[in-house]
Amino acid sequence: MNRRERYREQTREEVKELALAQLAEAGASGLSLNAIAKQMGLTGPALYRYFANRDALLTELIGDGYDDLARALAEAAAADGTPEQRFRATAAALRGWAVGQPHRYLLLFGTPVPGFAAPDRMTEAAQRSMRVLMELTAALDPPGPPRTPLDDQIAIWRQHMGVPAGSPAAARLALATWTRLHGVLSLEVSNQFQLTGVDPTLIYQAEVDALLAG
Amino acid sequence: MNRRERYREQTREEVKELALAQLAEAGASGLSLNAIAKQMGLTGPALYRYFANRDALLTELIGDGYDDLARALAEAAAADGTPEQRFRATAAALRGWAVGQPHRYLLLFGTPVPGFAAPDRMTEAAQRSMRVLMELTAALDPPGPPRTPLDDQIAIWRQHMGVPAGSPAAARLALATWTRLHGVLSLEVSNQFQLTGVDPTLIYQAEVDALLAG
DNA sequence: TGTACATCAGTGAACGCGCGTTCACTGATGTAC
DNA sequence: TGTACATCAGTGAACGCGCGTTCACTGATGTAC
Repeated sequence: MNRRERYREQTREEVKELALAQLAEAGASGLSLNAIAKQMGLTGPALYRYFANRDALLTELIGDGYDDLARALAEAAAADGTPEQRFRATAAALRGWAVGQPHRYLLLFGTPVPGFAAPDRMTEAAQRSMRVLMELTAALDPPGPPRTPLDDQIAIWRQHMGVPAGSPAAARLALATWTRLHGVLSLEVSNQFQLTGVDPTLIYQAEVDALLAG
Repeated sequence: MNRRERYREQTREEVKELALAQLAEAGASGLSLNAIAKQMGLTGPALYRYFANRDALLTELIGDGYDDLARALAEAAAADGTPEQRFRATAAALRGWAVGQPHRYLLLFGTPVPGFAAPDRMTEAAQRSMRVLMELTAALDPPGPPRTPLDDQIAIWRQHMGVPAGSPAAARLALATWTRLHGVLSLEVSNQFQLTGVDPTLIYQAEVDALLAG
């Protein structure tokens, strides 16, 4: 690894950091290569040595986001403890990730950036998080109500993702976990609870409890 | 009402319609007065007769959205039937509204428009929808588990909103209804289910059932 | 260790674009007598 | 019903802005002998 190559990596990282900061302030539409360059003490065209164009930078930010989230979830899920404890820890990790960097969560799961189709690499990265949830709920082994049409579809999807074990009930629970926790987080991160005076932590906790209670 | 005044109203409506169409295509950041004017066969500055500026137009779109959604929910909730039937009808109305005009749903509940604080008129309009849910769950009169800290906060909020009746359990159910259904809708409207092959209708239905099952 | 050449980082000028918004002005619509 | 004046809609020119992106060029860093 050259000095040049190290420098190059460092610069790319700095660009991404500033890009995320910009995202936090002005949303995905406020992402400006020129503005980032100015903040770094460079001129605009210089950044084209590091990213092909604005879209490439945005794509990389999103990809990094999925990777980082999946990593955080997998880490929490892999900790010691009963399945329930690991489930709770993973739910907490999800909230921590989302609330700690709301703009990033919104970049992945908020309003889609117009004219921006996710390439395969991303859908793969997104599924990695889902797989963590599926393995967790399989470990919980929830009681199984009768099979529904929804279960059939979920089963196909699960097979497609290559998740090994787990009952239909477990898969259903994983899906509910995702949609319910996202429901709370999405509203929290968009400040929709602010004027209600209700603490999002408690709402989130209540949903986690409800999921485990079946 | 003059011919002039009628014309004025018509023009304002046409501007708003085109603005919504533009929102659907390019997101909130793609809203351009000049582009709208061009589509109407006018020059840019002409629109300043109808809206003070771009922000004023956006504000009005959001306000209209809250109004329209609250109207749709209230209408469904006011239909004949048992409380459960009315609850189901209202949930269906919510989904119909969201899925029928995703950009509008995202405008209200998606990534917040940066630098855009909701004025009082809007928070009031937003609460109207929540009040409909609260009255519905009060009618359902769900069984009440022991009181939690969350219930205390919800109670304060409910009082603040001026919702008359309902147990803590009912209020809790209303909140869960909102966050869970939003969770599914938010993901559906952002096309996050697309590559799973799972039908969002069934997921939504399962959540409605779960809410009613307590 | 030194020299010759290739590679890469960054600059500055330039292009074309669309945006929001203001302003003085023309022509049409409404109102008062 | 007709005339005089006020109000309003829309135009076209203009301002300043920041954006993404290209291109030819300079100077520094690396590589091969």
